[in-house]
Amino acid sequence: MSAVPKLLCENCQAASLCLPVGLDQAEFSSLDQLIKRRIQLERGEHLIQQGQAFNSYYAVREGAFKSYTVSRDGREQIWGFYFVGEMFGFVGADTDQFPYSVCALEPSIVCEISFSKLMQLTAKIPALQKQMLKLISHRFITDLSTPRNHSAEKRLASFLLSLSSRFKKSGQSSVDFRLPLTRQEMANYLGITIETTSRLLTRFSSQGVVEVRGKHFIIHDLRYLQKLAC
Amino acid sequence: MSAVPKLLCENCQAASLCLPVGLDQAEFSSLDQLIKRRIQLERGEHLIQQGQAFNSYYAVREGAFKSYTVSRDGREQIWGFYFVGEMFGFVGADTDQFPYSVCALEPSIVCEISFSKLMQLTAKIPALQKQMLKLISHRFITDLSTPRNHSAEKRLASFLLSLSSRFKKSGQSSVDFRLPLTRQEMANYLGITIETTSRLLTRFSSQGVVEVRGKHFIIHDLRYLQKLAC
DNA sequence: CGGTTGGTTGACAGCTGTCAAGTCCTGTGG
DNA sequence: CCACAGGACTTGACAGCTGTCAACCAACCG
Repeated sequence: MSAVPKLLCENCQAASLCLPVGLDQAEFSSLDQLIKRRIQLERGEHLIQQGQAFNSYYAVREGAFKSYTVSRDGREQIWGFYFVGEMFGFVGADTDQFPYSVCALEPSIVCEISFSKLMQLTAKIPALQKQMLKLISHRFITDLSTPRNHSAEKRLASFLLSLSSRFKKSGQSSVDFRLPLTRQEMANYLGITIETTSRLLTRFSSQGVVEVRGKHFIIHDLRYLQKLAC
Repeated sequence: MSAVPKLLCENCQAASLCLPVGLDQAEFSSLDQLIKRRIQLERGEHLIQQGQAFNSYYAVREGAFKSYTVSRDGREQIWGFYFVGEMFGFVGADTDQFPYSVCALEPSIVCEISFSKLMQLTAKIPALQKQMLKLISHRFITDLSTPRNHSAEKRLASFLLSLSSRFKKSGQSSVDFRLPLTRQEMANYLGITIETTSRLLTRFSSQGVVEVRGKHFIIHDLRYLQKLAC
């Protein structure tokens, strides 16, 4: 976990997904004031520990993260995954503590955004306030639209589709991507076991729907997944 | 769906849960400017239709609501329930349309809060902005902490506990309440079938954990539910 | 080379969904 | 007040999906 000082919002490839959307040039430039620091993390390194004081939001500049809590009996419960251009940490506002831990899934860089400064700036720039709320509500929809309902197959299909559209947004391929999650992490998030996950991926693979080679996924039949996910 | 003009935030029993928290007297008084109108609805009456333009948040003054979408094959998918003192509609900010429909579960009154006016006022009153974000993130946690994971029994236990603490917040009993949901709605929200729901409630009942008489619930053994929910 | 971790596959039990029947509750109309 | 219809809810039987347990394979690393 080390600081990376020289990056600017202006040069960020994810700017079109992040807070700058809808800002004019002057407003855009003022954004870098918000950034406390840019932080580089290795795979598995923690950015946030559950219960830590909430002072910042975070935006993923490179890499990927997961948020999770650990229940009393020691089981991990994953809340969400965050990829390039996505933000997290909103939920800290509730109790001024982060309700979950967050760690990097691969070598990553995040921008740490001062909550208090963001509040000051949103009060001055309506477009920034609107964009912040858009990001929050978008996140809400992303996390909640993963169906609690339905069979394991439908959940997995739905998850793959969600990933597909998120990767597309960030400029990557929507049908050919590397997913930096273990089967355990996918399964945990979906509320199924790794065995079921593995079996389903094998089935999708043998049906020609999705080509799976380790963490590399190639979706051959988006339609079919959509029909499954309904 | 009819207007109810004479209610004021000052006289609202749910004020301690809603936007006024943290405001001084003058700020508190200014809140009523935000309220476009108070709306009275009958059971089953719709407040929001999916796709409708987003201009407002809503706060439940009396009664209860559910939000839901309808999938292509005609199935209802419930997103959340909203009780006295809880707000909804945040997610409309994402695309300027509401992504779900909302209807009353019993005779209810909501306050319709102008989004644009709220934005203006939060820019002037930092405490209001903070409280708005607190409410949003609290809602986030409420909806996401319902475990996707785990068995039907754990989900139901967890749901009952969540309801218990929400009712307690709004000044009602945390162990003796009327739940204005059909089994179908509970089951749908939890991602299980009505039969399983019914069976589990019967089991809880015969174990003496929860006394169930129709929509009337009396929780006799909170500890046990907590142990189940983990 | 052996240990560790992640992933796949098989066997099997049990939970949950499906289908079906029956009961309870409520509102309506006589 | 009663009879009735319709919906909500409960219960049973059973199949099948999913979790559990276990074995095995592959990749990685010291």
